[in-house]
Amino acid sequence: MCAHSQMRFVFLSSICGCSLSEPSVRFWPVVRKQGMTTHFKTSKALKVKKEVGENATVVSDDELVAMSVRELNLHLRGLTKDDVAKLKQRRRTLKNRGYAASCRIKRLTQKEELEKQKTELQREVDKLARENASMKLELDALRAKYEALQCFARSVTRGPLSPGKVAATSVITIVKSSSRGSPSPSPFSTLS
Amino acid sequence: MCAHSQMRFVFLSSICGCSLSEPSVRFWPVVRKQGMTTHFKTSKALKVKKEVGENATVVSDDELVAMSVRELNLHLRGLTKDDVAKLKQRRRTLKNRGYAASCRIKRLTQKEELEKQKTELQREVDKLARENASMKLELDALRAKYEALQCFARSVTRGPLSPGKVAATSVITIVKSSSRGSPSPSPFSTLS
DNA sequence: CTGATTAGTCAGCAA
DNA sequence: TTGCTGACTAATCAG
Repeated sequence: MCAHSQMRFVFLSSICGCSLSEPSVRFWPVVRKQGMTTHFKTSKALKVKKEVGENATVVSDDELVAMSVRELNLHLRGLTKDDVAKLKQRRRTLKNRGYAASCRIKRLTQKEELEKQKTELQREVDKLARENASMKLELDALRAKYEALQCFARSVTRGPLSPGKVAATSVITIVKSSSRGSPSPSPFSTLS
Repeated sequence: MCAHSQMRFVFLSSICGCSLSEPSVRFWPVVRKQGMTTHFKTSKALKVKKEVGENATVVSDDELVAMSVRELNLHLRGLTKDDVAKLKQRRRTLKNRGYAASCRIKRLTQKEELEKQKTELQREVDKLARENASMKLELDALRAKYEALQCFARSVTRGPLSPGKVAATSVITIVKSSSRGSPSPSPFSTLS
């Protein structure tokens, strides 16, 4: 939407205004080769009525592109078939200039969009990777605790049994708890 | 790298070969307006020696762009200052044509590159998210098992202990694991 | 016809 | 001088 609303300098080239008014000072500081009688951006520009019926109106580029087809036809009154064609061509060319501009802007926008999405994804990857790592640590820690507790449970449970050769791990647990809140689950659940 | 190595049709425009030989049939099927006496891609093209010393050589576009400056100078023997300038300009223009093409290719390539990286990152995000989810499940399961075991251990342990009125539940586990790995760095950890 | 897109041309910058 | 890129034109295509 919108686009090609760039302010441009306005040149009134031929009296008839049918020849293309020199791309001249385009976007910004770009200056073309030919010297030119600088009329600066007269946004609401001058119209010059011709004396009788040969040429009619001089229209600025900005006006010309903005003009509807019906408006354009009004300005076509009493022009040579040739001039009509030329004016229409000028209009088309000016329009094209705008299309080209929006095309470039679009291209740029899409590229920036892609880059934004990329960094966004990268951020997400980092976040997930961090979560992942910390969870991995948590998991390992919990596993260790679980194993320790399991050993303890075993040693307590089989109390009378095998006094001999409990190898490595010993666990001392001091429980200081009340009764409440205890879900009192099945005293034994899947061990190992 | 490389770039502008597109096969192009070759036209021999003026005898002098100084005027630009009509962008004409460019890349592929793009045909311009003017009818033309089609000389097809004569990759190694014809040279035409001029009779005396006015014009010298006709060079194809492909040759002209490929030519080194020194080679070019050879072809400049006995040409008008004006023709020399024109020929050089033609060369420059042809070069520019190539530059423009590589510029476009580069733009396209970079865009594709960005898109590739994007899908790559997306893939990674998905993978990490999956890992994350499964680890979360594992963690929850382990936690449940751990708590169950803990309850069990408590019930076994506190047999003789006071069933009285201690408010909160606290468990202190002291693990003294010998030997390897020591997965539990903190000798004691507080549980809920 | 309108709008978008492509290849070619040119200006101007940078190396 | 060479290579690159922005802006512009003309051609062409889709709607």
